[in-house]
Amino acid sequence: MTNREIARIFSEIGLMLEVKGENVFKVRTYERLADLVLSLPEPLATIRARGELRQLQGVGDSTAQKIEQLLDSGALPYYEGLRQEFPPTVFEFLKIPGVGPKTVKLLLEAGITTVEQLEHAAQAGQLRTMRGLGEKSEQDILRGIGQIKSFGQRATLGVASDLAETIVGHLRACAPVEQMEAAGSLRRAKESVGDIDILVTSDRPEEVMDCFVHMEIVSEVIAHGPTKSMVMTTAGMQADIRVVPPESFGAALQYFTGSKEHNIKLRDFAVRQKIKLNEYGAFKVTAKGEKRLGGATEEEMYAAVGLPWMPPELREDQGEIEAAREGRLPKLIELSDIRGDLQMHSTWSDGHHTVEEMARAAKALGYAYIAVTDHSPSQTIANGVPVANLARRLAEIEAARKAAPGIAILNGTEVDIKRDGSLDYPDEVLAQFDFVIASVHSGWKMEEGAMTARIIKALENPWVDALGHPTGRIIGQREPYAVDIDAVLRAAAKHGVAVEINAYPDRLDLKDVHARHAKSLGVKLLINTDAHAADQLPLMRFGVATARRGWIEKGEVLNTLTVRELVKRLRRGRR
DNA sequence: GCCGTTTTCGGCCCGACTGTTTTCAGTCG
Repeated sequence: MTNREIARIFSEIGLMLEVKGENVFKVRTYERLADLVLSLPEPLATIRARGELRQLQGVGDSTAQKIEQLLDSGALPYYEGLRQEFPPTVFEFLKIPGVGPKTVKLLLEAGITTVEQLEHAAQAGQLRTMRGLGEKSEQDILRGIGQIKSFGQRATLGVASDLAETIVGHLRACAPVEQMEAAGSLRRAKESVGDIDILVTSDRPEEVMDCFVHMEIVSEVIAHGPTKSMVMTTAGMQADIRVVPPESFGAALQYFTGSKEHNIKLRDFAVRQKIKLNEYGAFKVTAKGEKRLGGATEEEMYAAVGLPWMPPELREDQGEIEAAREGRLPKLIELSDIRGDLQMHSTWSDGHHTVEEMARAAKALGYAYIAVTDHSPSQTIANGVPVANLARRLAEIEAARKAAPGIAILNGTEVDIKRDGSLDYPDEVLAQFDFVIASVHSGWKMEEGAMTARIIKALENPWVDALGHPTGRIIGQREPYAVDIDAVLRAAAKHGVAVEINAYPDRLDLKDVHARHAKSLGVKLLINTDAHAADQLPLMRFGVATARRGWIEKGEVLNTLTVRELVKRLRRGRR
């Protein structure tokens, strides 16, 4: 059973217990357990085999036993017992905005068990007869159902980022804003973002609100108050804005950046010091009352509880508060540390721009080098380069080196890993490149053992310098292929192969927790855009953000090196 | 159900907003 399946079961247990009206802390235990399992870099079965299940923060005797049952039999009587008590649609009810566990309980008791029935009952005005629900609740529920039908999806980091930039640009142009920042999961650079949260300071909040709700991209105004407004955008994402006083900007930014789990742990840590943290500031609680400690900046908030400021990407309750206490927060990699991009495509395969155009665009970003990594021949759909064309391609690269001086252009390839683990160019051809990154582009549905063996075999080839987009996922569209990522990373460490964090925002592959696991195994990383056009080169920032979420430091990423150092550190450079 | 710089028992983050209410419950972030 996969971690994802186990996490879903615990999450559903939490939801069902909540509807039942169980102790909220028991509910939270299961919710947190589900989050924990999702964030693990390796299968629970592996952890269990090492006998370390109980050492996971939040796993006790009861839940450890349930995990073992699931791993052994794939079934959990406790879970199945709960499922008997509810119609299968209970989870769909809870997805409706404005509908929580209490309302679900009420609905079920009234015999409403499907979303269709709920919709009909609301339209017929039958809900208002129930105690606790009124006419407004009916409208809210109908709107919530409509919202789920039309949108309901989280956006990729790239889409959310563009939308936030549009909003911020618009506000700067039409409203008297002073400080302004997008908070929430976007600021933490999560791979998917549910809504946009903008925080602003201004001495004329009403004008900011007016400007916000009248943006062209607004499709519906959900709320329009003096200091807080909410809109639905034409992109299908909700955007919220709040104006806060300058002395509370840091407090609000910290608060609305989250994550929820980070804030819970931080406040718990504060309470132990008799300090209260909220979105207005940090306060020392004494017998005489409260004394304000700060709140204008995030630094003041963390300093109030004796901690250093920490980057938003770390705020996931993955050990960052403990690390901060002990003074061992990582010094995270920055975008400005990146000196080159080692995966991109030119017109020789499926890219839109020539080698020279890509080189000039990269140079404009301040890079010292690039590798142009066109596809290998079996990628016919992507116009992979046959061996016969490689000499002419090399000639063009050499011409580009002369035409675009000041940036090193490595002659690279993104070679296909075939189903049997062999590579799509023979070794003597691979030897002629300056840089080889190997990737899987076919046979997604292979069984896990075979896929793992396939990739590891490719890593054993002495001409492979790096592994590209290691799990093949496309966020929200294609699941990662079944692969034992831990075994792959160990093989990469053994053979000295670098592993890519693909920065393309629909991929972000390795993902954050896998990057962190790679770091723990001593694997060297590359952050590459996989650009198919010059204007995609700036997507690098999403790869860097993902690396930061994985606690990655500059020294662990090879494309922070100078070209001279890089060439020595690549696998072929060490031969 | 978990956990321990108060604790093996008694806690478990904090506040705003909304709607349905006569003082609060439910939901959300």
